[in-house]
Amino acid sequence: MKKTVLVFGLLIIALLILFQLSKFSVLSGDLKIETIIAIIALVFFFIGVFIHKKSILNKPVAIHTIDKHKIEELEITTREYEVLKHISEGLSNKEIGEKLFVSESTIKTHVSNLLIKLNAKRRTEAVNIAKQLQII
Amino acid sequence: MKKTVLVFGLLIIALLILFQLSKFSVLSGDLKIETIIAIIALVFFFIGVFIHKKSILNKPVAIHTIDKHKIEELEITTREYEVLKHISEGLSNKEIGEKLFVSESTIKTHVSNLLIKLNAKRRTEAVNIAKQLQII
DNA sequence: AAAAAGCTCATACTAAAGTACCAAATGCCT
DNA sequence: AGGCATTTGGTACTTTAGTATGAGCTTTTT
Repeated sequence: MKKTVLVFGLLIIALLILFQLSKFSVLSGDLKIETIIAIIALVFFFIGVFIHKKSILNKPVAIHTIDKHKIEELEITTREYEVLKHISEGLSNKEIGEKLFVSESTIKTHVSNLLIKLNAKRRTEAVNIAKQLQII
Repeated sequence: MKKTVLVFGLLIIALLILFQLSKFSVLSGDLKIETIIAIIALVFFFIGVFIHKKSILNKPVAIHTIDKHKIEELEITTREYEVLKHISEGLSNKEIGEKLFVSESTIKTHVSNLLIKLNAKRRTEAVNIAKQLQII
């Protein structure tokens, strides 16, 4: 954060200098107006790129968009989806049951249905497939 | 791709117009040179941001850097790491054994060691922890 | 050379996970 | 009201997963 402030400060100073320089140059006729504008344009273009790059790096970048349409397509119910998410968190059937206040039997039923709908043999495979389908 | 070319073309045309306008304005004294420069700067700043955004979207964006240092820190061996990756792919112990040409017993040993080193109770939890630690 | 680390594998367990059925309660739709 | 999907949960069973322990073998380290 300190770094960002520093960078911005330096940029502003540099720009002020550029402004003054350009003004002076035009008045004295040393440089054409096109040249000045080209330089300014280039500098700000790269500043734009730089700033955006920084802002990207600070964000976690959620390219992780869940495909709700796919969930419906697979006919995964609300409850099953909840179970699926808890499986991906590494919980056991018993633990999931406790979290959702239902018996382990119920979770087993949900898991079995999930495996069929996701065409998986195991819960680990189900998680893998679900991630590839971008539904979790 | 066609879209990109179109956008670029329009941008170049817009800039040429800006150039001519600025030249004329300065000569006719309608606008101050600072104003022109400010406008140019702003426009190119956003162009920079826009272009960078586009270039990011086209890339797969591999923010997925595996922390090799962490793997060593946890004292996870080469073989154990191979097993870990296969677990995350959703394979069973038997299947992993077949892939690595060793017995299921061996895989079980590796898995048990992995669970201890990753402080996990189950393979699903191990995968989850490994992903959080960015080692897979 | 001896010790340590890594990989291998086996046996004998216990504990989860998963399958196959069946069945009941609830809520929703038309 | 009757049908349908969802959720719940039970029993009984098979299959994986995971633990504990011991042991042989190879490579690296001391």
